Amino acid sequence: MGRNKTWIRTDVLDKAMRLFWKKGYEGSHLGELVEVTGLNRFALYKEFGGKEGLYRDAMQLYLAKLGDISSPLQQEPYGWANLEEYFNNVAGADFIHGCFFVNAMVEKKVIPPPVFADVTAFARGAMAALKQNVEAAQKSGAINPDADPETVTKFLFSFDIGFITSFITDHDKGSRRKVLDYLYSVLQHRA
Amino acid sequence: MGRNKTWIRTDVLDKAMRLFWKKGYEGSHLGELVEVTGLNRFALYKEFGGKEGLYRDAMQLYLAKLGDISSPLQQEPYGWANLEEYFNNVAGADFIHGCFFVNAMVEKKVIPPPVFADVTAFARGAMAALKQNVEAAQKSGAINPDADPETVTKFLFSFDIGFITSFITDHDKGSRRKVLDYLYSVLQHRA
DNA sequence: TTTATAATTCACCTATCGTTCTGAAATCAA
DNA sequence: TTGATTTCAGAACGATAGGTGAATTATAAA
Repeated sequence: MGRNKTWIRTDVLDKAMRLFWKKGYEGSHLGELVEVTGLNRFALYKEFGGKEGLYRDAMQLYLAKLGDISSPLQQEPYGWANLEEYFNNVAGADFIHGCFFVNAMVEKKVIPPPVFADVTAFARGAMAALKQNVEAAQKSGAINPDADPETVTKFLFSFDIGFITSFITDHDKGSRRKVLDYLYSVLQHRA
Repeated sequence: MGRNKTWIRTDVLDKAMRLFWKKGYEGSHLGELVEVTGLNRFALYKEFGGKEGLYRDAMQLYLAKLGDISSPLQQEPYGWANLEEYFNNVAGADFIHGCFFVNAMVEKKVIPPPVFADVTAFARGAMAALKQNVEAAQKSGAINPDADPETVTKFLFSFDIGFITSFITDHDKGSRRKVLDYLYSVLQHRA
């Protein structure tokens, strides 16, 4: 009974995510959010509890999508092939406005603290996922076994987020491939 | 003749820069800017022409400081030693809120367009500075001469901005050294 | 001192922010 | 239909944003 909703939750969340991604938290005004989502103000508050709640849920959706991109890192057996597959996914994905997750890190002092906590927790998980594959790649000899796995992981993580961020100004997809190939070439261990 | 100023331009700019750095453009409200700089609203408009002008000048100051950090890249002879010196500078510098320059890239759609233009111009300059040293390092054989210098440069640039951004959540200075040492070890060419 | 000048203070705009409320429109059981 | 219920559209809210003006205070030359 009662009137039907004119919107679908996942669609709304996806559109809100893209605006927050592009403009950041303070840069995304409620009027714009209403405009792009098609969701009226009333429903926005009833469904998400306001801008903060919408941002939180939009970030959750994004982190889930990032989880898809990084799913190769969870495949067994762990190792070099997973790392390559993951970075290939990254180079192929749409990151015109950088990585929403990295953008949120940059907005640390502006976004709702609980969301920042979610973001750091995700970062820890991503690092762990990278690390288990680094360690396996070292065992197989693909990556130099003498290197400290934690260090290699942090190195890859740094490259990863910088690589994606560079897409904001550099839209040359061909060069991304070359950069990745170079990464692979320098990482791979020759005895 | 007339009353004396109670502030010094460079001090004001430095304080404004730190707030913009921490909170971003929209996240830095005029009230806070007045508070942290000690500059009254009236003078802020007379001197900088408003928030936009203050942001522009603060960014210029920051880019100049970045120029100091990257000054090793301008030393002759170009080559590997310059690259090491530069990255060592980066690891030692204060980047608690990431790199203001990278943060501005992330805020692309929010900051005044002329400032974004300055930022991209600076990025091109930084890439060129890296590249001339990469090419020299390849000539000397420190970096694999077979690699495409443009690609190596983009690789280093990606690592660079990701490395600095990672400082937002990771404050372990010891591990930075290890990551850099690992970078050096994988880049250095062995015949 | 006096006086012209420049910087400060702070009250005051207008616009817009995020949020809430109200009345009309749509839906379905009875 | 009717009536209970739910959503919708947009007006209205208080708070605060960025930006401005008028009166006050400090300074230094005359």
